Amino acid sequence: MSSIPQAAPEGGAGKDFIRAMIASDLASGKHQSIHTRFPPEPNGYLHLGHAKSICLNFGVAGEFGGACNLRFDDTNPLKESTEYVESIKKDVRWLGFSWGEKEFYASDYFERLYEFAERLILDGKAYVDSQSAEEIRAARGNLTTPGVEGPFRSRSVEENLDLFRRMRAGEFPDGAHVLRAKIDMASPNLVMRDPTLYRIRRAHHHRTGDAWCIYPLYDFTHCISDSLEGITHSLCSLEFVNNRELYDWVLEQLGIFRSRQTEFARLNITRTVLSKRKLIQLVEEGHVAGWDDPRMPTLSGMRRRGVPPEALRDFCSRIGVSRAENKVEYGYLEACIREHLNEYAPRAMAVLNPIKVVIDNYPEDRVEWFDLPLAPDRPEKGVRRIPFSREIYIERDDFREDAPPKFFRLAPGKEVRLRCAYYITCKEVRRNAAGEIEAVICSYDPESRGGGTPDNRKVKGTLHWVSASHAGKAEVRLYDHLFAQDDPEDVPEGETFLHSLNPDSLRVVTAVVDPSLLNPAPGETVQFERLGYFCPDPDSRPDRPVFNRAATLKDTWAKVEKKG
RNA sequence: AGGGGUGUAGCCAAGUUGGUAAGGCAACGGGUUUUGGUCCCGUCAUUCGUGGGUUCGAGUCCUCCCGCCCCUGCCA
Repeated sequence: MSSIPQAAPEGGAGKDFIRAMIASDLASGKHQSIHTRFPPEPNGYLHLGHAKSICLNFGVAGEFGGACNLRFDDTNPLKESTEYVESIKKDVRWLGFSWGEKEFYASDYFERLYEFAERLILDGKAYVDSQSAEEIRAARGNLTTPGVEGPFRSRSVEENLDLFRRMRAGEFPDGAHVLRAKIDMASPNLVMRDPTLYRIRRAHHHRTGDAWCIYPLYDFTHCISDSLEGITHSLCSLEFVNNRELYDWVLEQLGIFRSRQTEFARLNITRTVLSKRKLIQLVEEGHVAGWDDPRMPTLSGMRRRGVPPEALRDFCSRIGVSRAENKVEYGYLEACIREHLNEYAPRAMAVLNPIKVVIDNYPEDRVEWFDLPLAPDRPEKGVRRIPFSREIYIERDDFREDAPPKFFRLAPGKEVRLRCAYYITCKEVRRNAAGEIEAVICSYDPESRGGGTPDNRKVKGTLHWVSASHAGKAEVRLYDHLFAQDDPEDVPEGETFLHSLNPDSLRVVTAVVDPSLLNPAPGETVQFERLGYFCPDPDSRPDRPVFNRAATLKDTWAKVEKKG
């Protein structure tokens, strides 16, 4: 069950087809209550695509007063591990959902699954095939030609039962036999051409250990697991439509509770990849630092980057659910992240690329403390006390010796406001022997204390700043898209998706920060005014924080300047 | 090529029984602003993949064609 009371979909949008279906099933009395499940295979880390499914399954259960199970689809011991189980649980919890006691494992059903398989054999609906994998593949036919029935298809029930029991008992080597459903080798739906139900696999399972040497396959396991758990609505992605016929067939033959599978389009996002294979490759080949690298579309990566779970939930709700293939612009996700952070991230000041400003008419030994509102639109949220002194740092980009038109920031002869502090006017530029700018010399207007003047004089620019003598240092990791093009899969002949990896997806700078930022609260994303949202990284040390940039602020000036 | 799925603006997406195209993101214009942020106002589909048909009336019904996606694991 969802711990989050979900409101109706945003924007006055109508219900998606799944919610409409559930509402109608409830209204018609087809179901008294609904039951969903989120069924990951523990063979990798959860990513944005899973978030869509999690929000759907848990969300729908919460909205309609039903329940949602967390079920691990762990039928392939070769690929699965408890490391993944643990990370999945952590990520689902982080996203904001709880499953209470409803944590299940397909592997817990192995015994029951086995019994169901024997029942199929007894009913003449399944048989042991002793062909090799290659022979089976060849006999399956292809898209246009029907398959042909193999020599073992007509084995007697007794022989099948005996063989299957001996498969379980470990009498045969891997690959010697498989159990197949006896359906229709000529079906136009390839899934129905006598699908494999069990294979012999001597592998250590992360939960059942070595208790089994045969393991059931997805098509046999999933529908039965759903049925046993009383899942009313089994929601999965579109690539399983072909499997629905088999899903229904198994439950029909067994005469057990009929769960219903409904498919929806999986999530695709520009500028990233979401396939498990590619994600693994990024990690294993060292293109990123790990599964939780802030550039990764994994939930653990997002978390480390400073993306709030609320923003992810909002995103999933706003993109909706349909059956049409989609590719959502990454910018939509960013918009959701900014929207949430704008409201909740406390403000602070840091300078990423500092240039020194000396205020020559400000007393050398004076220090003043100014109040920076933590939330400009909600004064009741309080302030951050910021020290101010004669020498400060401002952003290098905020000063130009030859200011272009519409440049509202600091330039020779120009007056600007230092946020919450004073108006300053640029007098001159001090250079070192090499001719590089060493400092910008300014004067301040003592009457402008706090950032306003008695004569109500307007300045167009307001700059963030950090007092030089009080400044701390912080490592700041500036992230950009992992891929340089919208669709990383769209690649020249002979290239792979790595072709468009963005070489500048990570830039590390040493920033000067307000002293209040020296030991930030873990996990709390803050806004560096005029720059973006930044989240302390676990790599932080006392007095030497490391920040990850979760998102930039919109930058209208960049647009204006680009246009000329 | 056989089966299945799907096509509404740059992107996501509503559109219950046919009645004259929601909303969000982006973009663009303007106002407010001690963040060139936020906020506010305005603009942004004579048209729903294409052609034909039924109808007083079609995104919604019928039909032809076209595009894209999925399926030939002892993966899920």
